[in-house]
Amino acid sequence: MATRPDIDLDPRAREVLREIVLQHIDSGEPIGSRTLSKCGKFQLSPASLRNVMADLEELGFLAQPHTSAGRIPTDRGYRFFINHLMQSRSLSTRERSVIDEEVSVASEIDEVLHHASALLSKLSDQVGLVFMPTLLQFAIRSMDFISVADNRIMCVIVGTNGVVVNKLIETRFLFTRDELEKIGRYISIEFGGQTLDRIRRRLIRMTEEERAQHDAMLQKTISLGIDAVNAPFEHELYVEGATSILNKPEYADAASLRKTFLALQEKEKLVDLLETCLREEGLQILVGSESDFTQMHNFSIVARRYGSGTAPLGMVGIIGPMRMEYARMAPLVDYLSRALSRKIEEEEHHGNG
Amino acid sequence: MATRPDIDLDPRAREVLREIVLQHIDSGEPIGSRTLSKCGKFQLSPASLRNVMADLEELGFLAQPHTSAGRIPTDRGYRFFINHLMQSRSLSTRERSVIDEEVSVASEIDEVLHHASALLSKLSDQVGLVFMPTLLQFAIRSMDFISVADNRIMCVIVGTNGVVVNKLIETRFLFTRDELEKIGRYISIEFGGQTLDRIRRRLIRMTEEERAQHDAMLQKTISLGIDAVNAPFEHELYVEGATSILNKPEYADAASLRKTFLALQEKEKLVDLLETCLREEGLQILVGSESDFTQMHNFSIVARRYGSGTAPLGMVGIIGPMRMEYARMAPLVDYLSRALSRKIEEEEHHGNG
DNA sequence: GCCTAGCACTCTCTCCGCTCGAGTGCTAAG
DNA sequence: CTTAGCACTCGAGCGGAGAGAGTGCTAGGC
Repeated sequence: MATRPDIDLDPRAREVLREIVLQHIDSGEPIGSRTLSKCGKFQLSPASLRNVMADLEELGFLAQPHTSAGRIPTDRGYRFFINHLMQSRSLSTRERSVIDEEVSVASEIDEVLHHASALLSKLSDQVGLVFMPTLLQFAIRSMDFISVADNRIMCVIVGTNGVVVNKLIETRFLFTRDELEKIGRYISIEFGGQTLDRIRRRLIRMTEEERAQHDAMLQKTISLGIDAVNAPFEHELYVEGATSILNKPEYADAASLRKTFLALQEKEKLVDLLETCLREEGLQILVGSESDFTQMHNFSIVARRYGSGTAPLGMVGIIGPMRMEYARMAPLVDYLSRALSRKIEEEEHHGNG
Repeated sequence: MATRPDIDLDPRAREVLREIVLQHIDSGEPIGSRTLSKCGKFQLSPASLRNVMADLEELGFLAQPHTSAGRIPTDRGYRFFINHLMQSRSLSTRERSVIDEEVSVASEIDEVLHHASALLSKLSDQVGLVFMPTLLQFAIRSMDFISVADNRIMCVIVGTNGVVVNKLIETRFLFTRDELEKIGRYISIEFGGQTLDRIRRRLIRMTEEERAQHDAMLQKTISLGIDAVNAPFEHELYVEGATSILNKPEYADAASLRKTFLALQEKEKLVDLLETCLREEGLQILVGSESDFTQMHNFSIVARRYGSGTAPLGMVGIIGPMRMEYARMAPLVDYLSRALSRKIEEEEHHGNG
């Protein structure tokens, strides 16, 4: 039955399903045959629509909360809607310009990403997500070291894509300001343009070379470099606009509000999920049952990868109740992720040129 | 009446008030005369207690939600309790050690502060606050400049107290790596140990000196220095553990949950409030009506300044419903703020020595 | 053969009135 | 000054009645 669930749905049933999904997304209420009949799109009586609806229910696209209620779409119903029935609404010029401005105005990529989740939340009225995974595969432009205290050094890594990462390192040796400056210069020149992962491997290999055994300064350089690259890069996940769920009727009661807020706290699970999504290229929509996380809380996620063509940097998207305006969310997330990617690519050329 | 509300309260009434506050903090329910009589601390019948309670109500320390309910403390009741009746419970050794460890383990002050709000939230089961105001009066140890893109420079300021601040500057001039290094060195040596505020004034004065007019390098240095000091220092306010309010019975219904979450979003108002508090020295407790913000939402705030003796750095504290265990919160906040201050002072000596 | 009117049925939601319990204030007696 | 007793008030909880929405089924019309 699940092998080809799409083809064997006649045009009328498709229209009915679409209308039910649209109306339910709009109102949040179960949709009954009478309501549907009166909407004007069908020249059918409630009784006929009931037959169609019964069929759709049997196929698993609709469900009834209780006997005498209307129908609401199931996860599968939403999925079919997204795949075959949805007509993405294009963004308003206002939305476009808000995004363009926000992205172009900010000077630093970090800053853009920081604001992106809040921006997305505001535009979508859902919870905005921005995920930046560990950056071991990102190419650096420079690496500098600044003494913070005797045995503590702050390492500032600037990526070719304009991303700036700060890491604090505890060191065994003491370094003078001069030494730190020299080491930074050496590493930036020697390893500029290479990925952190590669740099680490090269540094480790260097420890074995004879030259390094006898050159004290080189030894310190390698040691500091390895410390810098090894210091943990944290996953960063911004979850912004959690308060937007306060307005959603599906979370109207205190118990589900509670559950939902707690769920959004579980960042590790979200990180796992987004990390998997990172492998896929286009816009991704996860509906309810399609992942453990979304299933648990009747969430859906609309997300897309961003970053330069060569290397994806992370994910942006939104998370909200299954009943959301996919037709609006999809182009929104899509547009923002493309804007971010463009910004990052510009940065790369700019930084390298 | 409000001129000397404290003295004219006989010992018995004080005991009754204390007991009511304690029991109400514990249960969250209004306390009736019968309950009070049965608790064992008074050899009085409910009827007698009712008389005392009626007096306390007349004085504004107690209130009744409705005619046939018990009494709950008013803001004034809590205030009297805090000033005169409360016996601060000392921290458990476990709590002490958790705080000590968390503070001593972290290497960077920023990191400690970051975690402090979460730690406080965990230990108190309230919402943790950490506030760091703009740092114009903080003394620097060094200032370094790193090129991020052609006209964008990242400035890393290390304070004598170990605080590290990064600021991104857009510049008019282009700088080579060498120049940036020289400028950083010059500023660090010339201005190390001075406050940012002072540095700014000195830099501005220097622009007028004749020497600066003719020395191109000095001109660039001053320009970059001024940009660095002028770039906005943002107030930082961490609000952590908002989910803890999900468990509080006073926010059991969806409407007040909603209101409360939205209130905690209004960071500007909180910043204003904490900034005022920053002037006062010891532990501060704000109950309900005592500030616009706390009044609005039946919040109370327990907070204390932290920082080295010479200059306060910011505020730490908790925010929660008026009905909170003040006797436990007070020493908790007090201890943490002292631990933070100690850490910061150590850092200062370390950094300077 | 598909569509539709009609009907009986089911289920939820809301309102209403009832009772019960807790707590109060007042009064009068110890 | 304390306490027992009493009448009163108010809110929470329970259950039944009724309205409303929606369904499935069946029989008749095009």
